[in-house]
Amino acid sequence: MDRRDKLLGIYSALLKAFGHQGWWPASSRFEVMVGAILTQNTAWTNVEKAIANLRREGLLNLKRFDKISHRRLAKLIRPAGYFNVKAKRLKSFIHFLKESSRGNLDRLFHAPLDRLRRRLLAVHGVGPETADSILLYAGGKPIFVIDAYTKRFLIRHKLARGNPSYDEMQDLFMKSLPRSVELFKDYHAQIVQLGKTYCRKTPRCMACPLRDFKPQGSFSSI
DNA sequence: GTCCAGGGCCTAC
DNA sequence: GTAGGCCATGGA
Repeated sequence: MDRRDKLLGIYSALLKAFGHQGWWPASSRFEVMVGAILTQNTAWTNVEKAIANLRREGLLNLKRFDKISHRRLAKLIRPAGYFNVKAKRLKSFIHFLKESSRGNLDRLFHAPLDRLRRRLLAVHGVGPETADSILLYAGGKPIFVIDAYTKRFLIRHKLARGNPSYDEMQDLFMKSLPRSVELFKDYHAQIVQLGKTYCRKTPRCMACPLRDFKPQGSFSSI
């Protein structure tokens, strides 16, 4: 079984077990981008509380978000943790949106993928995972998101070993899978669901939808 | 009380 | 280029 078949087989098994995940859970592209920064190293349940605060205050749009003070923003996003760090990062991101496209998201995402990714990575507080989450889930760009769940998944299923870099892991998916935005979106969401449900505390659980994919087969080097 | 969550920045070496 | 410290809340 080559890597493409194994990855597609795993996706098929996850989809059957969990159903479509419908990611990203947000009502606008702006909310996706705010959520992508708020969820850095943070449980999504805590991000939801912060998003709810911002929504209640009518701040989930660029114009109103831009006017809020650091102090008030930090207070509203407090449940998401690292609130001082994230308030600063959100402000930097809003500044980027204004400077790059005057807040016009259609114009922002009209840019070529590689160029836009480089510009996002230049924003303070936007690293590879956050940039790719924004590109895929807000921009509808075909790029695969790598996170801590994905890294554990790849190592556990012998698709990677050692300490693979972000780019290596991303290449592994993108060079093997069809270039489909919907597949990339749902595959990442399925991996997170798998990690939350089975693979963190009970890696050998016989109810795991991937039990038939475990250690069998040869190692696929990156 | 301890551990961890849908990271990224900064500094030291 | 990479290892380690730092940022912080809330649920298990």
